[in-house]
Parts: sequence; C-alpha cells; structure tokens
Amino acid sequence: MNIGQAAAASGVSAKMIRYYESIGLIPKTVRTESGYRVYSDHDVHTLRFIRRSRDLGFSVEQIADLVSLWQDRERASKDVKAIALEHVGVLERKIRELQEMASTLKHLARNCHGDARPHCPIIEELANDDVTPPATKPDAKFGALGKASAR
Amino acid sequence: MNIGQAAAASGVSAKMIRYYESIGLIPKTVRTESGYRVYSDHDVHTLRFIRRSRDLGFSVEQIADLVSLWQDRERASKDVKAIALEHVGVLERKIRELQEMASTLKHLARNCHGDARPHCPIIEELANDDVTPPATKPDAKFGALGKASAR
DNA sequence: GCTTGACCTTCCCATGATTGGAAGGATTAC
DNA sequence: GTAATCCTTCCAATCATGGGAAGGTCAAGC
Repeated sequence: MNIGQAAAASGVSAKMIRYYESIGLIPKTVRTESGYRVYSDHDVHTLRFIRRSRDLGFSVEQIADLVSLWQDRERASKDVKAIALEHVGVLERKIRELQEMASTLKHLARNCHGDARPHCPIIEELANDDVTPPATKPDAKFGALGKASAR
Repeated sequence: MNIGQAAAASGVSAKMIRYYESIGLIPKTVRTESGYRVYSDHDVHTLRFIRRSRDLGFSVEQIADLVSLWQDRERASKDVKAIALEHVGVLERKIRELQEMASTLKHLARNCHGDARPHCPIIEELANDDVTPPATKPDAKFGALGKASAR
C-alpha cells in the first residue's frame, strides 16, 4: 500500500505520516525500489491509533508513550491511566480558562446595546485602567490543543 | 519611560511590545538619541487595553480592530459587540470540543483499573479499529486560544 | 511505445503568539 | 572607571499542520 492509500485508510494525511516518521513516532517503512513508502495493514492500524489519540487531544509526545504502552504486553494499566488523567487535567484547566473568557464576554455583550451609538461596555472594560495588570508569567505552557479540530 | 518600565506597567513583556510594534498593532514610538524606545502613559494605557484583550482570548487581528474602534469616537457599539460575540462563538465551539475529549477520557479512565495488570480500556479504545476514521479536513482552523495562559 | 495524469519523493516555507538567546551598544550606580 | 543592568537588532525554537515547488514513477489508454 502506498502512502496515499495508507492515509485514506487511516485518516492521517500523507504529510503527517511522513512527519511522524521523521520525528520517530513511527518507524521508517520499507520502500519500493523507486523509493515509494510501503505500508501494511498493521501500519495502518498504528496510524489509526495515533489518529484517535490526536482526536482526544494528546500531544505527539504523549502519543509516543501510549503507542509504546500499547505494544507492551506487560504494561501496567496504571501507566496508561496516568497519562490519560494528566491529560484530562490539562483539558479541564483549559476548559475553565475558556469558560471564564466566554462568560466575561457574554456578560459584557449582554450589557452592550449593539446599536449605532458609540457607548459600549465591552470597550470600556477593555480600557478599564484600575485593574491589576502585571500578573506576568504564571505557570506552564499550553499548546497543541486546538489543532485537532484543524485536521 | 523605557520599554522595560512600560512592560512592567502594562503587563505586556518587552519582547511582545517590540513584536506588536513590528506587526503594526501599535505605532512606532519615539526614540531617544541612542535608539531607546520611549513610552508615555498613554502608550501604557493602550498596552493594557491590548493585554486585557489578549486575556480574553482575542487574536491579534481582532485586537487591532478593537483598538481602532476604541479610538474611534463615532464607533457603533454593534461593531464591537459583533467582534465579541463572534469570539464567544469560537470559544464555545472550542469548549465543547475539549469537553468531549475530557468526557470520553474520563469515562475510559473510570473503567480502567489502573493497576499493574495490562488490561486497559483506554488503550483498547484507542486501538479500536471498527470506528470510522477518514473524517479528513473538516472546517476552519483554530489557533491562538491557549496562548493567553502561556503568558 | 508514448503520452497523460495521478501519484510519489524531498525540501523549504508559513502559520500564531511567544519566549530564548546571542552580540553589541547605552545608561546608571558605585 | 568599571560593573551591572538596561537597551538594541537578529535569528531560532516552539507545536502540529498545510501549501507548494521541482522532479521522479507508475498505470491506463491510445
């Protein structure tokens, strides 16, 4: 099977398959004489595993761990669970953060006439100067979340 | 006021202030003879506006619009409200997406013993092959969301 | 056998907001 | 006068993904 067929069968784009190979998430495949990558059903199965993991928002790093646990017959389920729960924690923190933004904005928008006049509580709140601003550099970094939907 | 002081007073890092200037979100400042950027209280006010907008998850592009509406005395509040509500829509879509991930994972984790044995519903679900995978390239791209917390 | 189109290859670039760091000049405090 | 702390510009990295160019390969139809 060529990369395009593997992509169609797994739901992972050919671009991403090559990328995953380049970063070592999946092993280098066999090639035809002319250099085409060749995939087996087993490879497609792995790619689906990866895709489902991405759909759940896991980072590539976490997926690497999940894949190796998957292939380890002597894995401890607690190791899998730990990865999953840690990710749930990240997701929930992120959700709360977005919910705070959304509720603040909805509250402000509710009080905005939304007509042709300039008066606007939203702008006023943004321009509000008596709130404490210099809460610089709090904690860890986020990322990756939000790309799953871009696929 | 130097850039460092403006950064401390506004909560926007010096790096980001330079970046915002480079992309045209804020105008080029006056410089001292030796090339140092000089900021006024008014500039700091603008930076705070930007920071508060970022805290609410607006993209730089939206912030540019908000800033120009802010400075427009004849703005229509509906233009502001439209930006805010569109952003609320994006936030809520994102929240729903993350909630689905989290609830799926929590459900799976609940059914995982989390002990030393290999049996694990989480891995099994990821490896589950009878689900439809090739839902490729759905809709728009997300981004920016999630960087607010990284500041 | 030859052309055409659909595939494949590698390589580089862009995204978005942000941080890190290097190399070098300016200012300030002692 | 010197050391420490600022400032400057420039380049690179993050993270996962897509876009596209330049060129090679393969299969089908004529």
